[in-house]
Amino acid sequence: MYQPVGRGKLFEQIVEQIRERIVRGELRAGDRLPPERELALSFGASRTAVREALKTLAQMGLVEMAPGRGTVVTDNTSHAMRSSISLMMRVGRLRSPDYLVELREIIEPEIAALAAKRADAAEVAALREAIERMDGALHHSEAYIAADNDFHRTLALATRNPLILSLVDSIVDLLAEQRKLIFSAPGGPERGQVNHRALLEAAERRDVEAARAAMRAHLAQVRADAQAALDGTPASAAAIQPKG
Amino acid sequence: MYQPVGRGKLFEQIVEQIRERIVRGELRAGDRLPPERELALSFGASRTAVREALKTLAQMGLVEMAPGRGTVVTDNTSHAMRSSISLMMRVGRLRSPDYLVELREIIEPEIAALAAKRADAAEVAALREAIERMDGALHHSEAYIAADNDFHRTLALATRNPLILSLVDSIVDLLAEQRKLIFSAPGGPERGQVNHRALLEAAERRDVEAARAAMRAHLAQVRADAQAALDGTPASAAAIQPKG
DNA sequence: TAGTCTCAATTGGTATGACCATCATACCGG
DNA sequence: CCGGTATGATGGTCATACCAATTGAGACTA
Repeated sequence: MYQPVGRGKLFEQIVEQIRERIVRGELRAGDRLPPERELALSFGASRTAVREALKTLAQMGLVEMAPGRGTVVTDNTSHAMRSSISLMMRVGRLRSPDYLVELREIIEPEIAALAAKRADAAEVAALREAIERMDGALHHSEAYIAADNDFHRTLALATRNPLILSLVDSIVDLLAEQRKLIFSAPGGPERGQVNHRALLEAAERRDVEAARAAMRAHLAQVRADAQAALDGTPASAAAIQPKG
Repeated sequence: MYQPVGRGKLFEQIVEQIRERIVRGELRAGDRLPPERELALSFGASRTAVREALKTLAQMGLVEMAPGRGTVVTDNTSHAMRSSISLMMRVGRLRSPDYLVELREIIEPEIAALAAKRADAAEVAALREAIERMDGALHHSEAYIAADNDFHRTLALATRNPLILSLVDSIVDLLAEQRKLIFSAPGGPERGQVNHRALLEAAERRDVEAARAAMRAHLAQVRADAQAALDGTPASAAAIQPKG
C-alpha cells in the first residue's frame, strides 16, 4: 500500500548506511571514519543519533571507538557471535549444559574429518606441538587446558572454513569448565592424549574415517570422565555451581 | 603484573550491572525495567550514559526498547548470534559461499537424526503442514521458500536443543539466495519434496538412520540443483564469485 | 450500560550545547 | 637528539528541552 515513511528509527538508518559501506568493502579494516561531529553534519542528524549508531556498530564488532583516536573499522567479526553464545548459555538458566556437549558431538567429528583431509604440514606440526605441550603439563591444569584448546582450535583452522573456526572459538570458553573436570579425573589427561595422538596420526595419513572415529572416541571418553569426576568428587562438583 | 587502573567506561559499568541481574535471574523475560530517567537517578549518572548502556543491551538481544512502552527484558538471545553470523558471511570477503553449505552439510543430517528421535506429535504435524504448504506453492517462490524455512526450523526445534535452534535460525536468512536458485531449477521443488516427505516419514517412524540419510540426499540434491541453475544461467552465475 | 473518542501523562528518540578525559602531534628547552 | 609540554582533535558524559509513539483514564455518544 503505502511506503513506510520513516524507515524506522533514525539511528538505524545511519547504522544501515555505514554497515553497507563496510559490507561492500568501501570501508575496510583499519580505515578510520570521520569524527562524530562531521558525520552528524553529513547525515544531517544530531551527534546523538550518529553516536547511537556508532555505539551499535561497535557492539556488533564492526568498529572500535576510542577517545582521542577516533572510530576505526575492525575485522573482529567473530567476537560478537562468541559473546552471544556465551551469553545464551548463561542466561538460559544454565541447567543442562548438555546442549553444548551435544552440539560438540555433532560438529567435532566432522571437523576432525575435514581437518584430516585438508591440513597442511604446518598445521600438522601445530597439532604435534600442542600434544607435546600437554605431555609436559600433565600436572599443570592451566597449561594443559590451554594446549588442549589450541589443539582443537588448530583442527578447526585446518578445515579452512572460517565459519567453523568462529563456531569453535565461540564455544571454547564454555569448555574450560568441562576440561577442568577431565583434568581432575584420575588418568583423564592420559586417556585424552591417546585420542589426541590418534587424531594426529589420522591427519598425517590423511585418513578421514580414522580422524572421525578418533574424535568420536575422544568425546565419548571425555563425557565419561567428566561424569565420573562429578560422581566421584561431590565436593568439587559443588564448587562448580556458584561462580556468580 | 599491575591491575588496569581505570574501571572502564561509565556505560559499560551500567551494562554490567543490568546484565548481571538478568543472568542471575533477578530480572526475567517480560519484566519491565524502570524508565531511563529513573535509572539515571538510581545509577547517579546522566540519562545519556544509561541510554548508551540500554542501547548496548538491546543490541545484545537482552532487552527491547519501545517508545511509550518502556524497556522490557527479552529471552530472544539468539537474535544477536543470528545477525552476527549473517554479518560475518557478508563482511568476510563474500567469495566462497561454500563455507555455509559445508557447515550445513555437517549439522543438518545430525539435526534430522536428533529430530527423528525426539519429535513429538505436534512437531510431526508441523512438518507435514509445511510440506503441504510447499505442495500448494510450487509456483509461488516466496511462499514455497517460507514453508521450506519453516520445515527446516521445525526440525531444529524438535532436537530440543536451543543452541542448535539458534544456529539454524542464524543460517536461515543466508539460505534464501540458494533456495531461490533451487526454485528456478526445473523440477527442483518437486525433487525437494521427495526428500522432505522421506524426512517426515522417518520422523514418524522414529527412524534415526533413515532421517540422516534422507537429509544427506536432500542436501546433495540441493547442491546439484543449485549448481545446475548456476550453469544454466551464466548471467546470474557471474554475480557469484568463483569458488576458491 | 457499553462502546468509542479524546486528551493528557508516560516513556523512548532526537536535538543542542557544553564540558571533561584521553590521545596524537608539534613545539620547545635541555 | 631526547624528553617534557602545550595545543588541538576526538570520543565520553552531562543537562535540558522537545518530539513521537503508546497507554490509559475519563468524557462523550449511541
